[in-house]
Amino acid sequence: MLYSRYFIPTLKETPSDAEVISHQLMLRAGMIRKLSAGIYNYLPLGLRSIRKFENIVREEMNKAGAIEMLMPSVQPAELWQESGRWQFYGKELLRFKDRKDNEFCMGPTHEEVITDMVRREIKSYRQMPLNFYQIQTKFRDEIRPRFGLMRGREFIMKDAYSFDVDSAAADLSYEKMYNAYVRIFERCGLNFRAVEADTGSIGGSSSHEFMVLADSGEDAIVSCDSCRYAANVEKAEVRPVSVTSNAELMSLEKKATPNKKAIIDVAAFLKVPVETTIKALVCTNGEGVFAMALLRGDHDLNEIKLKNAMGWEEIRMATDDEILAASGAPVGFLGPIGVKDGLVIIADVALNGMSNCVIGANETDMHYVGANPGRDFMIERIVDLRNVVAGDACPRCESGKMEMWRGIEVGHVFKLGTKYSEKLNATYLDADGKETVIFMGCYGIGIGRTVAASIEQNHDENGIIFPIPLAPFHCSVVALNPGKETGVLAQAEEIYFKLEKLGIDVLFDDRDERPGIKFKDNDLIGIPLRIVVGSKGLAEGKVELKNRKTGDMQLLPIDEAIEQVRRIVDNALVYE
RNA sequence: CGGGGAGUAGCGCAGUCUGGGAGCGCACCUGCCUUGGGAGCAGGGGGUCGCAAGUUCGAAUCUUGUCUCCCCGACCA
Repeated sequence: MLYSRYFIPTLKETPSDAEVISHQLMLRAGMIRKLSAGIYNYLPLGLRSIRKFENIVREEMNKAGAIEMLMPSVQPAELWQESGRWQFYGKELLRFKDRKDNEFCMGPTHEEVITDMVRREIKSYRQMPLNFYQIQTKFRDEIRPRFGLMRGREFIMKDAYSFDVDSAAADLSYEKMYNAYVRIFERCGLNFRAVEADTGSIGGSSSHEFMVLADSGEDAIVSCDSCRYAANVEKAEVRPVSVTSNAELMSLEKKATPNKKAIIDVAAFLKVPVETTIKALVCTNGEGVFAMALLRGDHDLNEIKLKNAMGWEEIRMATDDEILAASGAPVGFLGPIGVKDGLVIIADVALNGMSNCVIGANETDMHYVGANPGRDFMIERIVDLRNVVAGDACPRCESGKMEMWRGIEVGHVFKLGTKYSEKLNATYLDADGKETVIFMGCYGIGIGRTVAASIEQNHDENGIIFPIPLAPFHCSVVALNPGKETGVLAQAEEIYFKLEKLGIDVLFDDRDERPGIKFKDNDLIGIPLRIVVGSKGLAEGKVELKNRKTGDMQLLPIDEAIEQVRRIVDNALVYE
């Protein structure tokens, strides 16, 4: 590719609305431009990287036995009504009507469409297992799009859907996809973790997220430092502790705690460790059902665990007014003792073995001390409700401690079971001629997000440092002063042709610009290898080869430089 | 959705409080000069100041409305 005939509008200054490094660099490198909130143009350079990644995904999906197809991005409401998600998906689902007033949506995901296709076409157990995938543009009307391609509203996604005769077969399909995902992200040279995850609005029985580790990640994940357990904190289990306290039970006593609402302030005011306090949080499913969650004062409620424990579809913190109505007590002084009937009391496992606690007295400016679960108040259920924190004991092995990371979710695999196939009546006849519901799985990869995540992990003060598999070009050839030094231009062009002939993606910087501009641009856009052709080196028959990542620079005879580039690129692209 | 902030040239911004000339840096165009890390000099083009209404002799500036964008907020009891 001739730089002078290509289109790479680089920016010297960082646009003010770009927060994270990948967003800033993708704008500055001329890879993307914003069209509207969360909606981007993919400029030629950005598209090249995206295509590189897509092809890696394609290769691995095909290798794993998945079959590529393409579904429409506009979907009829009927299918969503049939699955029930027309109601549940909420405002993220962009809905609209056609000229005949029929309702449609922009597809945020394609379980309904693929299941509809499969139920029409698949009749026999002989036709399975099947796994269809597509690489396609999705639309989710996010509350707050941000960070460029990391959380856009319109985005490119690879989604795959597996169909199997039973649960065991579906598990196999799931495992194949899981392994394919590991290969995909390893091939890109990403530092990632596969973690257990909540299934969210997609539903299903179990799932893993593939998380690229980065401080800018929107998810918190934990992993064990001695075994393989790793999970999103939304999902991460707490190791149950059974402490039997021998402490003598104090008597229950009410104490004034004027204006001390936050549990930390209460503990400080009463001069007790915060670990001996219990806080009460009221949540609702938004449909008039309220639950009071009891947690140790220094622990954080995990809303998803509470939601799942209650069997709710939605969850949110109750408002102050709702709390007063449901519990009869003011916010800041809530407690289970003497609370209104009809409120479910559900406690975190940490309350097991706690005694002589401080807890809200359901009265303005009052807390109890010496409160004891079982004696002073009843708990209907004790479940795991809190967030794991760094240093917690591993729930799976004896010696491990949990470590915390921030991660960018680039892939997610789900076991769906029969959730969609039942709703949409996707069945087949088994060997006995009996009608049976199909078992499904679904598997997503954020294409643009992965490229962005790769930039989060690979950059320096001069710009992007693309790993070779994702680089828009493997190598650049920079001709110094081509306007004047025609011998340089001719020689550089020859190198460019030779490299292209070897199958290397080359960007030939033939622009009549000052060297500084060319070096800065080449660094910014992150081309992994650079050959500089200048008159000085050429006098000795040599050119300079520089490695963007390591900074290594060497003067080499022309053919040797070409050979080195070929070898480095080939080595980076093989994966077994 | 709540709170905060911002819309002035392609990008980054000043000017708005205190109404009267639309500006600065980068980018862009022309010429000279320069050529191994975003040079220099000279000249030049480009903006209905987000949109609408109002106040005023006069509005980027004041008032009202509206649209868009950005940031913060889901552990606070």
